[in-house]
Amino acid sequence: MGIRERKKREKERRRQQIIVAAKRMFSKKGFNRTTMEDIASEAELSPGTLYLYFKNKEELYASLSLRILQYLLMRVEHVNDMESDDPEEKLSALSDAMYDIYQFDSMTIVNMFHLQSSETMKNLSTDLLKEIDSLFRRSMDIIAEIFAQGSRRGAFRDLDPGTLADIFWSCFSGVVLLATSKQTAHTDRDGLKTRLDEAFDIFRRGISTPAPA
Amino acid sequence: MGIRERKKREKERRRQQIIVAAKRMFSKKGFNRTTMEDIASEAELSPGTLYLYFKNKEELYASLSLRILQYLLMRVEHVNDMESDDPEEKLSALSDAMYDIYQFDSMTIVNMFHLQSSETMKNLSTDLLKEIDSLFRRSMDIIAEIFAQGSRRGAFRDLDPGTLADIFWSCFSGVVLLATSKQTAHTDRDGLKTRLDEAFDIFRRGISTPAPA
Amino acid sequence: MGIRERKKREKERRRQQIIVAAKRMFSKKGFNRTTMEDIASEAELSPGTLYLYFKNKEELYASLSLRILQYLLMRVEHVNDMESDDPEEKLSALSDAMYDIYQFDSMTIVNMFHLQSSETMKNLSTDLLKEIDSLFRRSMDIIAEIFAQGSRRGAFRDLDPGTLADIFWSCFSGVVLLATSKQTAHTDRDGLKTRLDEAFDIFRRGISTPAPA
Amino acid sequence: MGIRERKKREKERRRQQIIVAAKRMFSKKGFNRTTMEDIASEAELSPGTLYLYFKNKEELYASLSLRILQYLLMRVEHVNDMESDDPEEKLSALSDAMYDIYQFDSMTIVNMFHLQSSETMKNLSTDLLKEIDSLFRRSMDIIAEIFAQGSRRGAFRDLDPGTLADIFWSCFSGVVLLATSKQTAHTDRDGLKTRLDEAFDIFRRGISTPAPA
DNA sequence: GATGAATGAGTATTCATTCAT
DNA sequence: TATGAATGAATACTCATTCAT
Repeated sequence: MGIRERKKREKERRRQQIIVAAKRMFSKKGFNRTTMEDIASEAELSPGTLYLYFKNKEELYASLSLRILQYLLMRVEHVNDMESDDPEEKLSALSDAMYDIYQFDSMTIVNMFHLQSSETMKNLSTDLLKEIDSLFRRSMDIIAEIFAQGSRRGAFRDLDPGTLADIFWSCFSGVVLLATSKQTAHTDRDGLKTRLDEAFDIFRRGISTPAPA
Repeated sequence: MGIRERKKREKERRRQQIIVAAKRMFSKKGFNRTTMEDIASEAELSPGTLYLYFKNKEELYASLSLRILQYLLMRVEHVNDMESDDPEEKLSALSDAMYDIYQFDSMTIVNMFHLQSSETMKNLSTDLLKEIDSLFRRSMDIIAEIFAQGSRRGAFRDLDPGTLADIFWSCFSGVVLLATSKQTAHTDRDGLKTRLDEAFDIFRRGISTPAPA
Repeated sequence: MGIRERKKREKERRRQQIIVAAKRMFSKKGFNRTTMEDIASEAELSPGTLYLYFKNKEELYASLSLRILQYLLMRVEHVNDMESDDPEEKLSALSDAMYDIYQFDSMTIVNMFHLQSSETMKNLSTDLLKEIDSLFRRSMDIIAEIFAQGSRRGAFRDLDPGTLADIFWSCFSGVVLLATSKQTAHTDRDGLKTRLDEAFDIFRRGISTPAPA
Repeated sequence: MGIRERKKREKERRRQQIIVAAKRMFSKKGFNRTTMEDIASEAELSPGTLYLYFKNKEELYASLSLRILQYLLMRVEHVNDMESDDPEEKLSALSDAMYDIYQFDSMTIVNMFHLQSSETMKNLSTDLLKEIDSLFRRSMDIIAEIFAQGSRRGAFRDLDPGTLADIFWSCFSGVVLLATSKQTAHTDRDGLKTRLDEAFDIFRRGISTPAPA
């Protein structure tokens, strides 16, 4: 058992080793221009080995999303579990969490937006897709729950929490995308935090009950 | 003159013929999986002909964005030129315009979001990039101007119009992206109009001056 | 007749126009990398027109050789017709002629050496090949005749004149080739004249009757 | 160690396998008309494999020259190392060596002459170019040394040995070229040995000290 | 004759993936 | 498990040549 355990850990370590290398290379050169050989040599492994841990290039790529989605879930769960009764405080914590998520792995999160409807991802195993989907869905459900709480506490207008969760996420992804894009618009990439705060502030006001008389 | 004119028109027609075919194929199979041969045969032309009108596959792809950006610009200009003095009405018209823009060519608009920071687009001529950038920037400036007007009329809180334009666009792209993505979240792709309306409504409330006591 | 004559001249002028443009482009970019379009635009004609004057790219290329072979023939005939009775003087004139021929169109002459056994030239019409062959053969025959004269006058050892002509030509082409090649060996490209003189001098001594006792 | 050694040898064997196939195909169809696929199937390998051993088609082509230049160097070194004191004997051995070199791989040697100033060879790595250049240069230096010895022994007129080496090589390449060319002139391709002997004989006489009284 | 837009065959090269060791 | 040599399918792009005008 001890031995089996050790092997399992060893195996997990390899996986991480590969994932780290993959992230580095994908960040540097993008999906198409990164070769499996690039990743292998970055991970100081041989190309063949990669296939012992990941079905193919796309699964390896998608696995990066997994990590960030796990982080997303953890963070929103954490916010939801906050003891505070103040909806505004929770929303504020949620906003901060979103920025942390971006910081955690900006390249992957941006790619995640891109990937979803992408042609590239045709070869993903249903298992992986399900897992990705499930993680995202659970996170959104929790965000919805946070909004539902706020509504129940009378802080927010009575809107569908699922809708709010979606729009909240849309604000996040839209702002990140615009900031990341090459078209500078009025957004400065370095001012992402400010821009997110501004956007979330407008969102918060937009869903708040009108100023009580 | 007549002959030169006719040739010019003929040439433009060919371009459109190619663009239409390209859009169809890219929509169906995505950028990577669409071959130039696919497009050529869809357009009932030979592969070589494509290169008489577009430098390479990427320029052809990017050219699709041009059309939608031209449409975007036209629509926001139109909203800006509205005679109405009512900021809310203008904002509402702007929101409708955004949805029309999505409808006009949903595949391309989604790709446009993807493209910006993409590795794929390395071979674009600076001219094309500049044109894309310029069109987008002008549109954003006009949107900013609309918000500036609203602020001057006292309808909106005193926020930087550029910021508002960015966030408005972010909402739009974020909602579209989420709706388009395979992860359905709580958004239904077919309910995009509703979802956009909801998002824009929250946005409008968020930037409105608080209900006067 | 006058009109037909004028047309004929006009036609010949076009041919020359094309040949000049072709030579310029082939010199600049080599055979493979020069496109018919390059030549056409250099000649300020359209690509299609080139094919009214030359069967294909290779014939156009080969036609350049024709000019230099005509020049070669003219020069060796001129040497052969010299009134001088002195074989050494004739040989010296012949040597000078060879250098002039190189000067006349160095690019084409070097290519001519290359071309002969080349795969490129598969599409030449038999007529053109025959004409090239005939011009070269006649030139070599005349060179042989010059050596024959020298032998009859007792200036040269009794060697087969055809052989001498071949070896003389070989010296010429070998020296030019080495000088033109990127491997500098001991030959300096700019010292071609000197090197040719040295080579021809050795040749002359080599075929001379031994100094009488 | 044994295993590494074996791998190295195996690798070298593959290289040779490819080179042999390449030579065969290039001989048969020339550079342009030979496809990498041709070579691959001749070598009973897949196209991709070729690129594991050679950077591109041109490097593969140029690599053929390497072998013959190595052989050239070996042969001229051998002549230089001959114990004989007789310059004429050495020159004769050198002449024979040249013919052997031609026999060793006639197609490649002819191409080598063509290649030097060729447009085709734009993608050669500097390393390969340097190696080709170095081998050729060293061979020419040794030939020059042979002539220098002859001069010191009083067998040859006092001429610059480098010059002699160049002219000697020029004779060789010129004769080979003429014999190989399609224009038969007076040279018969099958009589190349005779023609080379005749040419080298003239050369030898041309550089010899005048017949002693 | 002249044009030049259209053609479409032709190919070097890449790289995800496999499998014998 | 790990390797890494070998695979071979897949494709953007070029350009000599044609032909309707």
